Amino acid sequence: MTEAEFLEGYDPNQFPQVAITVDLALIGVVDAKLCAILQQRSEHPFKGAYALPGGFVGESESIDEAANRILSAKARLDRVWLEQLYTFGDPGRDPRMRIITVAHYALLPADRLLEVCEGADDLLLAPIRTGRSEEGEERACAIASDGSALKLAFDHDAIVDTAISRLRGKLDYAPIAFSLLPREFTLRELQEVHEAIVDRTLAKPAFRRRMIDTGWIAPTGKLETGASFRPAELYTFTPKAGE
Amino acid sequence: MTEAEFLEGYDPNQFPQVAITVDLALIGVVDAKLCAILQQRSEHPFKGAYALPGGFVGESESIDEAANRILSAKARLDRVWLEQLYTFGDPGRDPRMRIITVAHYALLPADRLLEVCEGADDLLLAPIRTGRSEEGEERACAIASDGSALKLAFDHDAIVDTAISRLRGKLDYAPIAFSLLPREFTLRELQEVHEAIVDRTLAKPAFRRRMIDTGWIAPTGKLETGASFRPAELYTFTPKAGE
DNA sequence: TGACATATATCCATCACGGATATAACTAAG
DNA sequence: CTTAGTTATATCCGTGATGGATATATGTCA
Repeated sequence: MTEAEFLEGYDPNQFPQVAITVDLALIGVVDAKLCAILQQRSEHPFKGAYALPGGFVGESESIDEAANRILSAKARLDRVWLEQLYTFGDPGRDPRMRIITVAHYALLPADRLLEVCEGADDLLLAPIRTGRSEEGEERACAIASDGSALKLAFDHDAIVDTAISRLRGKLDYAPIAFSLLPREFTLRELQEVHEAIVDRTLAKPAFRRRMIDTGWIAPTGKLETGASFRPAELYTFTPKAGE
Repeated sequence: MTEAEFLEGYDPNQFPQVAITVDLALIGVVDAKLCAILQQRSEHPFKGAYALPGGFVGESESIDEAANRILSAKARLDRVWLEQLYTFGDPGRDPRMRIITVAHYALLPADRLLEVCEGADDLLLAPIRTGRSEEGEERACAIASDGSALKLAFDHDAIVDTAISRLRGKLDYAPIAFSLLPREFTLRELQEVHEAIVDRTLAKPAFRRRMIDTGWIAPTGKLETGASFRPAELYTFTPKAGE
């Protein structure tokens, strides 16, 4: 039997019914705090609860394409860091049926996050509490306006936690913080973003030096405006070849 | 409508037919060379070609459980590092139907790799060439006995490449090299494993110091046997809490 | 014009790291 | 038994990265 003949007689319906989704952790730093976009569910299951934005992977669409499609439905696409995170597929994670989700995370600048949430009634920009190693597991979770932990739909709490861990892990060796800032930024703003991510203060001179000799940034010669003190120089992200 | 009523009327067959598999990159260092276990396919598609071991995820089985099941069918399970790697799901990656695979990688000591391949006729222990940055993309690939690159079935070449990248990336901050060695090992053997992974020689005194003050290893007081020179002390891996 | 807050530059102690060298210890040959 | 040979182990030093403190420059605002 040739491979062509084999495929001719192949019956896909022998497999149990499963579906594939993509869920997005849209992360940013607003007001010196890590935040994520949550969407209130208008339909069952988990109607009324908050979840990460997501959607089903189309029949002839790659997983990357699906992630980009869902992302562009929320935010304009330029200067966005989008990366596959982890795949969650426990049998009971969705009460409808077996649904495997390929979680991604995307990094957006603060203005984009605010703009996105401004426009849509069902979207919430929730701060992330990053459980500072207080006994037991260190888990990141979204917090509600009253300060309590916000229990997300499905297993999306685990996705948020995984996204924060990945973000922290990559911060030092990948140029990802720049996706969270406007095109031009001061070293102070860059440091504030880093501090929000690692959740501790950093030494200013060491941070300056370290950033400058990564080669990731270049001074523009321009100064920030609107400050009530000495304005700092504006820098831009200068990606190396291949990034 | 309550959530219970909603689920009552939910029809899973509205979704296109897809299937979920797990593929495993079983990696080790044999004879100072990075190697992976490949399996020759006995059935269509890609009949006769080599592929990574894998299988379908069961109906009521989590992805982790499936990965462990497939792994234990190949090798005994103790002291194995198994971790999810990346999810591949391009529409055309499998000619039968839409198949999403959650690739994992597992690290096995050399004796285990040899033992596994010894027992099975369809298994091949192939060295991995880790394209030393010679112009263009740096891609790892399996090599055949004649030294040529071995084109694997499906997109498994990409899985192998991703596994090697992950392995290299984690080597310095995660205790993964110990999964590639017997329970007791010398510092020289540990260094040989590291050198095979990063594909370059390392300075011996610096490597010693660095390993010792990671706190990951402890001397046993015993010495290696069988060497025709001064025997080195044997060390063991001492995992910290939570590993 | 001067107080003020921050940016920027400089200095110093510490420490990780690579490299080289010296010493110790075991095997094996004579 | 002695000695050459090979590797393990320990020590030393120069370099560069890092954290912390301090000093100076430069803008805004009263």
